[in-house]
Amino acid sequence: MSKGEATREHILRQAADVFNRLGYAGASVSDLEAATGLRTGGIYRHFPGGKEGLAREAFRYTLRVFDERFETAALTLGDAMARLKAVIDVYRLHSVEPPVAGGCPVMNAAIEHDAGGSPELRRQARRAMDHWFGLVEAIVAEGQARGELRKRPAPSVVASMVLSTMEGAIMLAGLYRDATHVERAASQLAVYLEDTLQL
Amino acid sequence: MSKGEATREHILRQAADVFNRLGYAGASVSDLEAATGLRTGGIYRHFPGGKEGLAREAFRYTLRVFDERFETAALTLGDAMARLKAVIDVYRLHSVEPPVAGGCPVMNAAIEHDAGGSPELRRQARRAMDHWFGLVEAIVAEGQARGELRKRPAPSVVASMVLSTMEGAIMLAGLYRDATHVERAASQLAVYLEDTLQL
Amino acid sequence: MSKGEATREHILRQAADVFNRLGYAGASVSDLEAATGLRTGGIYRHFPGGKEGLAREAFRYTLRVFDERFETAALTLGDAMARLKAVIDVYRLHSVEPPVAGGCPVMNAAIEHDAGGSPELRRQARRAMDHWFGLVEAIVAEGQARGELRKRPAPSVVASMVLSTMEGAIMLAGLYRDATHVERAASQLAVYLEDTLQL
Amino acid sequence: MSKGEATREHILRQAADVFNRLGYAGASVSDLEAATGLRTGGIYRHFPGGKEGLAREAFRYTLRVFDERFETAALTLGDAMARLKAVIDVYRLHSVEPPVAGGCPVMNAAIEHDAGGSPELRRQARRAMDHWFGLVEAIVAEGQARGELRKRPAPSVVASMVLSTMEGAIMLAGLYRDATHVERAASQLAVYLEDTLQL
DNA sequence: AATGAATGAGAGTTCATTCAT
DNA sequence: AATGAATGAACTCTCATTCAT
Repeated sequence: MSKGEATREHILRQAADVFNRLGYAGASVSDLEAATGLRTGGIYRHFPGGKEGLAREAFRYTLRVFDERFETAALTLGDAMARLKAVIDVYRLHSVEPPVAGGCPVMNAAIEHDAGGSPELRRQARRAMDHWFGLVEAIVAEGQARGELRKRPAPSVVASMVLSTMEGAIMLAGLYRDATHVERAASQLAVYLEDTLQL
Repeated sequence: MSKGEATREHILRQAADVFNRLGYAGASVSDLEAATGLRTGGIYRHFPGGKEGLAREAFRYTLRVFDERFETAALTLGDAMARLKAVIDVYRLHSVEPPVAGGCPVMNAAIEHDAGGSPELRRQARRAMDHWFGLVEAIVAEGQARGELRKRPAPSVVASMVLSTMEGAIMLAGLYRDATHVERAASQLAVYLEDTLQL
Repeated sequence: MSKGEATREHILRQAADVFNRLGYAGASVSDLEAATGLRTGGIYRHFPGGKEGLAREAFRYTLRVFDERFETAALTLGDAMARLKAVIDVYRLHSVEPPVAGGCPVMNAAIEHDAGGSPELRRQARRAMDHWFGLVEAIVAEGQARGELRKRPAPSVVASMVLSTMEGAIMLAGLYRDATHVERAASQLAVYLEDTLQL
Repeated sequence: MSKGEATREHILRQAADVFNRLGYAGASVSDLEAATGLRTGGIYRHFPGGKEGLAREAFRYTLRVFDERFETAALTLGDAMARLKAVIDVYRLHSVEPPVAGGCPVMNAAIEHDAGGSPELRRQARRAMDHWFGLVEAIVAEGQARGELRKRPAPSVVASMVLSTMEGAIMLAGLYRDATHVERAASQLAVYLEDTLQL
């Protein structure tokens, strides 16, 4: 990796952190300067798209980390129920060992770019959530197809429930700076899944 | 109501909307000018505390509306289960007839003021969530005391579950601009409550 | 005096004080509101010329008070030397019992309206100083004509010296909030006058 | 000197002039833009302390120039009387060749920051005057110790007299835009010093 | 006679961005 | 490859003034 590439990577990593903590609008270019140890000129050389372009790439970078965790969970050995619980555990893990500080990037983007903000980042957030949604749906559908789970409710319904609950729990944990909410939601969500989907 | 009071009320209402849609930092004073039809001077006359002061009052105003809906639900006639479902219905109603556009103000504040932002607004958001949390806990505790509900899980655990799920659902609905997620979460949450708490 | 006239007088008196303390630019209309107990509308009714017009009249008002003290001194019984000392005493009195707080209005105006500021106020300040200058010159000229004082130096030279010294002393007293400087200057100026003009 | 240092120096010089002419409150940032040929951003880059910080440095800069003149005078060859006259000459020179336009910076600050204004600038002004005062006192004290001057009056009294007279004269010269007043005050002050202190 | 309501201009400041070096 | 210098637009806020009541 050349020096330039290394610097680019460095900027990206720091920016991912800064943007997820402070938000796209909340993070100033001088925050990025402070975090990277570079001056604006240096940053712009590697990211000609400016703050917006860097934010896009940094967001993608952040999502990649989250995606990996989700995918690993979705590919866990075991039956569908075990894999659903592994997905829940991704959120539990997030609340104690977040790969990037500042909460769930998708939720952050969903909130920040709801009305104002960058449509592109909104789109990216949606795509990421689509992906996670698809993973959960697939686990349920597969479980149902294999006869491991009851046929009802529909996979999409379960996915909505799982992601809603855990995303909301992450938010509450952030608001109160107290991971207990995630633990409670995780345990009750497991109860729900067992009561509802277990044969 | 004097003209001044009417104007103040008008500003407050518009500001509540603008701040909830664009966020505290995202909303500029000129957004407020556009929304109110007043010039800065006119706004500052009624809110000498400036943007920060206005945001505080607007936030309080918004929360009042939400609080009323929650309290009405919590005081619904019927047993504990009926009242829990009424609370869920507050979220369902919100997703189709939001009293203020821009999603749940508490979640918005929780996200925006997580790292940066105004500590005061963060505090207000926490207080509001405390209140809602307390309402749900009280319904469960009362239901358990009256023998309408099973003794387990603890009221606080149920409250975490209910609020996490519905808050998360509101976020998803906002992200996808699709209230379906709220409907799904609401229905599954009802299933959960019945399976878990119904005697 | 009608109510209107009384109010006008009241505004003028308060404004004279406020302007002399805070300066023309430094005094805001809300300072005037606070001092007068009136709202802008009330002030503008009596002074359609606005802040500038009011400042002009207030300045004139202030100068009238100072003029009276100087004129009384200049008309003191006794010979020329006694009357010169009476003029000096006007400054000494000013430093302990200022008729208007905030230092010498002419010096204030001279400083504030040197480059920026109102040309009109500058003109008024000059006129006032002309007047005081004339009074001192007249005393000296008369004393010389009557044979009470030496023929040299010329009256205008003495006037420059007297006014320079005492104005400067007032400034130093203000800077240090210590009237000692006025006392010292007054005593040494008296020494100068006796050494120079006494036959 | 790097380009940045040169620009900083340039800003400082222009700001010293602008502030001394228009006063701290009277000078707007756009006056500084006009004087420096830079836009606000450029100015703030070199003076992060903003208007206040720049004013402080500019004031210090101005005072340095004045201090140098005074110190040179105080160190003039010759006896005490010659050195006192050299101090007076500083004022005479100022009235015809001011190093910074707009009159004596200390007097300006004393007037402007008497009631409102910046306490820090007031403090700086006092310190500068302390310095000048000390110089005059020292000359007199030394002259008296060496037997070049009469023992009376006390050095501090002479210093008050000298500085009062010359500061006042500068003010009158500014008010009338006529240096004659300074010449007159200077000549009469010399007369006073000779009559009073010469053995 | 005086207030309450509102405006428009301008204040000081920050920030994303560009470009010469 | 990166910095230092500078810009222009936008920001929040204050102030003198006007006018309907």
